[in-house]
Amino acid sequence: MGGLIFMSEEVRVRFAPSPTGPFHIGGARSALFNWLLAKKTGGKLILRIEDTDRARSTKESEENIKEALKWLGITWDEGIDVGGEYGPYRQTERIEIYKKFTDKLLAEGKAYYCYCSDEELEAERNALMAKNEMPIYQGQCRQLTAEQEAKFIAEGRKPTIRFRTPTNQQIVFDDLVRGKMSFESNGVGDFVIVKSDGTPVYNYAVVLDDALMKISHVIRAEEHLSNTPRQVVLYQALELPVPIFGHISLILGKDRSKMSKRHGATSVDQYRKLGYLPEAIDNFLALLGWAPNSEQEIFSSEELIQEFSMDRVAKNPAVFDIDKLNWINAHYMKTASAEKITFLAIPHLVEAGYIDGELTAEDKDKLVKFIAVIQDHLSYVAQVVDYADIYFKDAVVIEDQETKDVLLDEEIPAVIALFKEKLNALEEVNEANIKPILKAITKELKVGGKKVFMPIRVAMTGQMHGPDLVRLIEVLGRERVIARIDATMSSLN
RNA sequence: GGCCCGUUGGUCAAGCGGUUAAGACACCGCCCUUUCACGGCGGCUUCACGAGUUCGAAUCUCGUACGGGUCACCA
Repeated sequence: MGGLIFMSEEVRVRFAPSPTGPFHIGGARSALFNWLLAKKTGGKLILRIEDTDRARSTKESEENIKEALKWLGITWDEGIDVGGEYGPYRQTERIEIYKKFTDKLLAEGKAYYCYCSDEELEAERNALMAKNEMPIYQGQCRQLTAEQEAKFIAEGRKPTIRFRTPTNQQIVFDDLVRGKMSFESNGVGDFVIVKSDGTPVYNYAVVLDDALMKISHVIRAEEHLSNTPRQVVLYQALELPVPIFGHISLILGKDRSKMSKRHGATSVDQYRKLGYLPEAIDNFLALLGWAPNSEQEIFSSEELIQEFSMDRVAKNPAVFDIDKLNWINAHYMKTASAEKITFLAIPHLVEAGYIDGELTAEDKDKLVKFIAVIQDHLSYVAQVVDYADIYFKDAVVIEDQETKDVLLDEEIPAVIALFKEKLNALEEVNEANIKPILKAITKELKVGGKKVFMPIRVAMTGQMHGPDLVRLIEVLGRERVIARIDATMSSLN
């Protein structure tokens, strides 16, 4: 019942971030759900910037949001940059529009000037809280006489404009994910709709914008649920159609509180920098608070659009599980081309000092081959540095005594000698040729595979574990392999 | 504190009055393998609690507890 989306009318959804800081992963999920709903229904996604907090809004943040959305493949049909017939799409550019409606509200007596100062309001709030009462505005400025008003103005007070909230009313609305919602208007109080500097407050601007932009469905995070009654009374006072709401639950950190910096990486940018792939982030975010009608876990964007539906969106909040993200990302890492992973890995290798930015075409080709060997071991690209020594560091350092012991067996010198001999005899060093010689060594020397593979691995890399040995030998090439082995073996004496 | 939302294993979750309560991640074990990883197989662990409605409740109702959101001239 709550999940009905009327297909007869065009679905117009929006994502309306405020550009006040790094683009949060929760914002990305809201954007994704809106985008999925738009795509699913053949509707439109509008990107609007809510920058009425002039002190905290920055251009950089806006750019960051746009870039992150593009990276995630979330495209918008109307809004900043692309335009549309309901613009402008940045709230600070719409001040004149809001003003018209404010004047009307004022003229109709549905709103009034309030001259109370911050200090007075805070004192009032504290007093009410102390008495365990609802900290709502008590309405001192509700019925000001002309004389009182003149006095305040003479004092130099800059008024805000408050909405005259109807008393003793039930404010009801339907929520796509939560069903019927009902609030007491007395719990809302007269709230500010225009700041003393003339800028509208969020709850007011959002109503006007959503109505004027003909938004049909407002899908947003649950933190806005308690704001919705305020918005509903405004729609009613303004005689504007109320959209359908859908409040999706929050993303929580490990300790079950709203995800914040102390829970680790929270911005889309941080995940991007660590080398998570956008398709993995989309896939993971979609599964946080939404479940498909199947057992499928891996979804392309197209499949997500196909399967998405608001009535499978969960009411309860979800804990952000980095392990699951890693698993999903690892899946996409495996299916990505080695070229792509290499491209993403280079900045990390540069930062860790393994390479400088300028690679010759030949070096790059070799690096791609190495990445192909370790690609399956990575959950995200930044982990490439954990494997970089194996490839870049010819001066082998033996990890620990246990590892060193591998080389101390009496058969080892013979194994190593024979390996070098056979490797040198090879016309071409490649996977297909290396395999047989290792096998031949076990036969000729009558030793187990472990006695062959392990010492070679340790002499080559200093480690007992690592990626496929045969492919590693091919990637490193004959000279480097032999040089490394010689150096390691002679260091033993 | 008022108002509002939520509660199925460690985590994501399916479930819509009758199921042996799916599946995935994580963890553990086994297999595969030169190692690690991948992959395959198996295991672990769940309906917050208490009443009620009903022949029958994870599913419906109420209460309690716990968690969260919100009450700004922030969004």
